Amino acid sequence: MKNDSEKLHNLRHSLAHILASAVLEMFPKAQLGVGPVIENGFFYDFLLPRPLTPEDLAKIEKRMRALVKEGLPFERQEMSIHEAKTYFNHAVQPFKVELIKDIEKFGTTEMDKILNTDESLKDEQKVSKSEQLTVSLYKTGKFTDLCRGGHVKNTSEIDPQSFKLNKMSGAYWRGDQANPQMQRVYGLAFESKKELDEYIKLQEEAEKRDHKKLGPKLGLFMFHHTAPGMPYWLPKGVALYNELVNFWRTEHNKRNYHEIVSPLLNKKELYQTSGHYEHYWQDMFVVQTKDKEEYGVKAMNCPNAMIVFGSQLRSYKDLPLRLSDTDTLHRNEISGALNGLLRVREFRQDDAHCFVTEDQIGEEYEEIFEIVEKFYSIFGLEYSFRLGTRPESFMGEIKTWDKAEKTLKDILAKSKKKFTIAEKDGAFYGPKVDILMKDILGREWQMGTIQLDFQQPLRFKLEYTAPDGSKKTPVAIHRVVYGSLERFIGILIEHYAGAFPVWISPVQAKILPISEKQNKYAKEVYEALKESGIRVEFDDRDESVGKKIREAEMEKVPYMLIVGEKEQKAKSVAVRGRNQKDLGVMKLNKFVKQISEEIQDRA
RNA sequence: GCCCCCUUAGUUCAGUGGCAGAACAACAGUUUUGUAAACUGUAGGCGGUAGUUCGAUUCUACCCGGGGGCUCCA
Repeated sequence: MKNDSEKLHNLRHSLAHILASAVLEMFPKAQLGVGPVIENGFFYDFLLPRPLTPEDLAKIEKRMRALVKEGLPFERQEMSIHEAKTYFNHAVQPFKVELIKDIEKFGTTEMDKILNTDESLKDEQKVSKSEQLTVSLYKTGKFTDLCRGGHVKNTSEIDPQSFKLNKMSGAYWRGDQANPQMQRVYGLAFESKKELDEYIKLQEEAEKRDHKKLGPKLGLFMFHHTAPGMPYWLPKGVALYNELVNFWRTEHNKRNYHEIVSPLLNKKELYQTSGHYEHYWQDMFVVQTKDKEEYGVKAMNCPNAMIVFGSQLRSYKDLPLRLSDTDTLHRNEISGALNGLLRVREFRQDDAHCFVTEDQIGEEYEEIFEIVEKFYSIFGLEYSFRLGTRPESFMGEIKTWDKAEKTLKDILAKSKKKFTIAEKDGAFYGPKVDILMKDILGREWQMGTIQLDFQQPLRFKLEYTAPDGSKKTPVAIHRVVYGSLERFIGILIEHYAGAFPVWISPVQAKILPISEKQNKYAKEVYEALKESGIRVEFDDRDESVGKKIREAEMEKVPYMLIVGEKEQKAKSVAVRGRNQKDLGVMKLNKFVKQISEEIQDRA
């Protein structure tokens, strides 16, 4: 809520109350969940006797406007915990009673705490816990709700046109599938109608960048109902995909990473050894042979990397040993989680497993952070780090975990990077540092991840010979920088709205002859560019040049080379950049040199 | 997986309980084009399976697929 003014926050919070009030009028037996302020407005969860329809939503919205216009005051009332429980029990609001019980127990209903590295926060929370003896209620008109506060004084402060109920969805009470599913009504709310309209307009603009629409339109990828969640990469998408992989390969070869390719099907036994059988098998695709032997379709690369490390005697002199790969992975994600390229069932990662001694962990992390910075800054992407700590289902000793978590915290602190901590969000074999990014609709996604693993090397009985001749277990660092290539490309499409930098553009230049009379010379231009390794297309269709330009613009081709009679005579090309940028007429070889340099520089 | 919504031509979108329509794309012909859409014509479709009905693309159920949400906490 940092960026939101207190006024806006109060306004939204007040509207959540008004929403609940309107819904209660319509369904007197509705049970109320929570109704917080969110990034663009508010929502409220209800348990209702029947599903809401879009017509209901319109009706509720209308009623809300009427309530706002009534100029109702928000009246605060303090109650002891006991009184409040009685009150809400009487009102048949069991979820509210549950919340009050939480307050009694923890001093807050906040269960998941996203903590800062700042230790002082914890102490403050302890104080608030023990001193919480009463709760506050707020009354607006006929409606009373359990609420910490933060409202407008009177609904007359709200512009009745500045909000809009925009969607509904199912939401489990407290996000837990075991709990009843409630109906969540979302509303947009701003200080004025003007701001609301601007937001809606901006949102519509953002949706035009949606990779799910742009990707197929640009011929990058597609989906087919016979393979849900598994993208088909089309020729143009493959060009881009390969560029990213090539860049990754070049940069990692420089840093002594060694690429491997390993089996896509592995016997159950492999995953039993790694621990994935116990923790992940239900999310894997499984193949059964006619001999009734079970194979898991590869969902992660680490077990195979462990096998490769263990296939030879290793010396401390071999460490760090960095094994990289981009094998195809399959994960049977639940259908509701699939989302274009951002969550798929089949994908590749720019993966690597770095085997190091315990002493090398810090240095290795630092180098990986450098790689991350290099890769993300090339695309001008903004990201943040998040440390995931020991999950509920984990392997190994708590002591080892604590040590590993401390190591990561220290490295992050030392790196002076901003980061958050997500408790219990680590992998089952070790804590991790995730790289997070937002998509065009503001949803946060995990991109790269750097995971510390003390467990799998032990389970695979990996060893190296230390200087004193003793056998030691290496530590594995699992790391991906892009994360999944699929997701990264999805984010890139939205980031650039399809207008990629030249070096990854599927088509870098397109030749547009003015008439068929220039086809011969245009072909020469085409061949010359192709010869120089430039991805080039030749539009020799019998269409007007205006149309060819229009289409090339829509394809977001960085350079359009228009050749007519004049260019043919002068052995030149008229260069047009994206978005009507006129770059003038230049000699063909000059253009080739210029574009080649641009590609080289990854500008 | 669960909740709500959606599924009509290659694409974007109309529409109807009684022969399904447009634009763009495709194809054919005309045109030979100077910086974001030349002209004319041709071809092409109701996701699947049941049910209701004289008759279903339209209504109902289920399935496939897609979208949004299911983390946001008095």
